Amino acid sequence: MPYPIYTKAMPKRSSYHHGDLANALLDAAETVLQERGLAGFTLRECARRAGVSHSAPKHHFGDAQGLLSEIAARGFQRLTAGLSAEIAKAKGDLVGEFRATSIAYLNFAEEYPEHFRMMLRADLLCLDNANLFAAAQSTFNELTNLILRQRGEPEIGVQATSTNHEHAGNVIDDIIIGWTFVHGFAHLHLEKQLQMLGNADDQQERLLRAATRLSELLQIQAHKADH
Amino acid sequence: MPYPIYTKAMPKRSSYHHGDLANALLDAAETVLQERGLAGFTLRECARRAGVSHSAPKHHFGDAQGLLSEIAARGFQRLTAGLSAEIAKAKGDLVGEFRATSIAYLNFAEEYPEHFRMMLRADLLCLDNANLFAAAQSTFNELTNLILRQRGEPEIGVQATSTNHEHAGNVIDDIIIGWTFVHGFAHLHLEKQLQMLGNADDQQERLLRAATRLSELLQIQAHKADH
DNA sequence: TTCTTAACTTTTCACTGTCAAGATTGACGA
DNA sequence: TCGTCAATCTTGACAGTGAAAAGTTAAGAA
Repeated sequence: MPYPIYTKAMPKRSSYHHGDLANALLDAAETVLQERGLAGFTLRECARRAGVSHSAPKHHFGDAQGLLSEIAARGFQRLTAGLSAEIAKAKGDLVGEFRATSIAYLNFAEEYPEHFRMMLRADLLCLDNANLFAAAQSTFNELTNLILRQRGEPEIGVQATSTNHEHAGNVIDDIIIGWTFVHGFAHLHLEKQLQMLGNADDQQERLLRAATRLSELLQIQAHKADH
Repeated sequence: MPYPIYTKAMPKRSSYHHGDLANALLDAAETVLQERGLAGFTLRECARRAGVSHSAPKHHFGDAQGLLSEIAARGFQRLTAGLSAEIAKAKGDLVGEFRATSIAYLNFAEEYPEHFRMMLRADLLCLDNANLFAAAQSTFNELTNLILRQRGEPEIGVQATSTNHEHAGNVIDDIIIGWTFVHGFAHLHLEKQLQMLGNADDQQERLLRAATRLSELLQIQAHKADH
């Protein structure tokens, strides 16, 4: 892995204390992640961009794991926002909602590939981090409610879903099927495994067709369970 | 990321030339990957274990990307073998085959977590590598044929599937749905995202139930398309 | 025998995270 | 107003890293 070109130190600050270093580091870290990728991500480069010494980040985040966990939280927040925005546009149209979700998830992975990679690396993150946990939960919520609507069931909280799932029939199964589909496609696409299927020009098209089909399957089955 | 304890150099070889360094490095690299993880993987440690200087690997693999690509190929070979072995046990039982595949895929991710992580990192690998490409293709083949059987269609080669997919109706859609399910679950589980669903004790059980359901959906739909 | 080339070593360089010790500062109580 | 104290940030050192360049060794072809 060839080392990238490094940024020069920022002009010296007037005051000794930065004032808002934590946020400055978070912003810097997101830029580094996007520009240099996860493999090229270093704490020292983040510090350099924030205009502080290489050891300054330690006081705020401990180590890279701490910093990355916060950025992962931001990532999940952004993902959730993207999902709900696209779902809102298709509100009421069940197949449309499922298609919109699939595309929004894929778009996030394409727009923030290095965030996406990092967000799904349990070994690089501190999953106990409250911000991260809450943000990931909100994404999960969005997907759960999507599936509940597909099944024509009232939206319920995650807690309810996960705790009394004995009474929820096969809701959990459908949540898993929907979630793994949306995530699996984005992941396999990002890591270039879907090239196996042929030219990659029309991956969006391909995703849409599969999403349509899966949405129909879920609705059919839900309807069957009615009687 | 704390640095691990390092192995001492191997006892000096009698001859200047190693004789089979390429393979020795591959073996060493797999061990390093398993012991230290992807984040702790270094070329120098591989060289140390193979008993050669830290620059020796360059001659055989160029850089880490070259070495990892070969190991990724081994990984896909192992995964394919695991899938086909489990499928063979359930031969004839369609739901059973799909369940077996899901479990086998998950088992691979659990048994070789760092391989799995590395195999799905387009930025760390050289996807042009012939061994890697062929091995990944063989895994894809296994999954494709599984879906074709689910649909009650004759097994065909990947090339045929991907080129004249206009004539294949929604085969591609089902392949994608099946593949993303199996992969998505394993990935989300490995990266601890499924904890959202509650206690992780019975993840295998959860996977089996969802797999059963999806298999049934795929078969129902295939049957519907018959008339 | 000599030439050539592949396989491997050595050295050096710029960079990394971690750690310990020191400098600077603002806030708060006396 | 003054001290002191804890939080914030800097400095310097250490062991380890990948890459590149130059040197060494062995083996096989001419």
